[in-house]
Amino acid sequence: MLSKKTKYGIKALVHLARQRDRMPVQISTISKSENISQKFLESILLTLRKNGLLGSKKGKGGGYYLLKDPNEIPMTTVMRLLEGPIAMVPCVSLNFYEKCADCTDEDACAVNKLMLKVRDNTLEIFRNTTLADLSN
Amino acid sequence: MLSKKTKYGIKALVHLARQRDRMPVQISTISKSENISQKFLESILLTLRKNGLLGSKKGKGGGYYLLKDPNEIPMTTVMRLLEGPIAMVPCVSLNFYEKCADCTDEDACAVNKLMLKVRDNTLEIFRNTTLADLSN
DNA sequence: CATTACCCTAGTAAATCTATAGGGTAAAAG
DNA sequence: CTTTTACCCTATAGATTTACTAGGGTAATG
Repeated sequence: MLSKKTKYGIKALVHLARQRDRMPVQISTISKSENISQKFLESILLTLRKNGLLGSKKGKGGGYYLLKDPNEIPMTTVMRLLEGPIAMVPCVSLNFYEKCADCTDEDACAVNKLMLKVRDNTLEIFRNTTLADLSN
Repeated sequence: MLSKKTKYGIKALVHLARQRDRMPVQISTISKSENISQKFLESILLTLRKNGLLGSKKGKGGGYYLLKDPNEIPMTTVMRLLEGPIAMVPCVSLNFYEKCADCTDEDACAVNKLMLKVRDNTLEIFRNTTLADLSN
């Protein structure tokens, strides 16, 4: 299951991408428009900013804005930031690899084999989908 | 993340599929061979039996066995049984559909759009992979 | 200098996961 | 018919994660 954090994060990013100018948008605006708890959204936008996706401006007329062109933000980046590993098991994860405790031979493992296929496919989709693609 | 339940369930099913004859295999045998807690495995095999994938035999020489040919068991069946929905969000689920509370227009929702692609792809893999494919 | 709006930490209720405990019961072997 | 084997079933509990909420602090603008 996709966490609400990721879901809300994507919605917020798309909201910012749909902005024609690059003017800052207030948290409260996004919160109302997308039906997201303001405080929760605050923490999500904060992690997006800390990880270089968003910039922010304080004081009157402040808010959050995208740092890059939506075309240059693939969903792999967004998903890894918000949701973590794309793979369903750590033993097929590229960025979060971990060996299974119970598995003696990874190459002979059916779960590994199956989930590798799923990961490859999902990764391909996330790689080829940018924030811009989702904003139309 | 894939739950341990699903992971163990797949491993157990593959173990049974690899059996050349259709003789019952004891829980304890699978448990040791696959490094799975016996009691936990018991409950997993029970749900697989209740849902028509496995048969069981009591008493000496008893155990669990596949009811169908591994070729005729697609992973969609296994995944839905053990893991539940294949989709990452309920609003794109075929068998477990639910409307999002926060979403006003599903067709305009970026999360919906993205996760629909992922689901279609993942589903295709699970449909085209049978237990037999994983057992070689 | 007051207001706006982001910044940050901590905590918590609820749900889910991953088992474990503790037996009960049917069937086969001898 | 009795013993053993091995499945059957319910309840519960610790650990972890999720989805927030509380409660303020701080920087920047007008």
